[in-house]
Amino acid sequence: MNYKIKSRIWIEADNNILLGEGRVRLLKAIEKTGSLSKAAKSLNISYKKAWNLVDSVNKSAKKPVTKSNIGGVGGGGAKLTSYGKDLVIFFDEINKGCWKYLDQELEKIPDL
Amino acid sequence: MNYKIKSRIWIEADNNILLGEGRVRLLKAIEKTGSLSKAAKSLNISYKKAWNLVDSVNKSAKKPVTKSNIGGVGGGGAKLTSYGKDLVIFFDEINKGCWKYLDQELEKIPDL
DNA sequence: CGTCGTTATATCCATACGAATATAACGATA
DNA sequence: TATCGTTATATTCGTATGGATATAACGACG
Repeated sequence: MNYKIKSRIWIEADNNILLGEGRVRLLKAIEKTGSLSKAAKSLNISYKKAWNLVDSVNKSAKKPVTKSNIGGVGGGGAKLTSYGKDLVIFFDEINKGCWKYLDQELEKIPDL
Repeated sequence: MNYKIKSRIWIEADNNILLGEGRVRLLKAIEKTGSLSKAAKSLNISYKKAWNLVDSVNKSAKKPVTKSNIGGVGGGGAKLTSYGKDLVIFFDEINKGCWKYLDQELEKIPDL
């Protein structure tokens, strides 16, 4: 029986969630696919859920995180702003650092 | 608009959760009140939920975390084993350290 | 100007989760 | 042996969350 320590981190702006693991995963998928609907499909979540998440992210952020186009060739699409890309990078770094810290701490407990 | 970073950590044993924030809160309440039902009341959770949590903790742990007595004067009660007390202390320390780490990291982001 | 695939939005429904409730078993004590 | 408050357990019910579905608006392009 091997114990693992896990975590979820998120950033809040007065009770609204700005970023969490799911939101960052979605932002990455948008960056990769260039479309919210394709991003949702690739993550196996409903378009509705994806749309709500992105909407919430943008409402919580000081500057736009995504930029979307409706209509046009291909129907439109969505992509990250450079601010959005920075947020993803920051979040990932903090998250990885957190995992590392926690693993170190768990090691210190001898007789768990 | 002030951003805060939050976290939840938990310890798993092959897909079963051993400890999380809620479980630790409950264990502390058991320690304080000497009874599972009183602990549940003090935390405003149902007895059922509390019982399920404690049951899950004990099933995931290598050694008993709580010790309960049925019947007798006062009807019985529950308390932590010394192993259980140790777990609570370990968890709290790691959790506090995690918060500290995350707050430090968030500070480093200048233009969030 | 018709086509196309996307964004944006509303509505309905199933499912899971917790709250509430009920009750049996228990054992120290008076 | 009757009492008491607790542990342990099952069952029912309401609600909230997400999934599925439908549809309007949009704009670049052939």
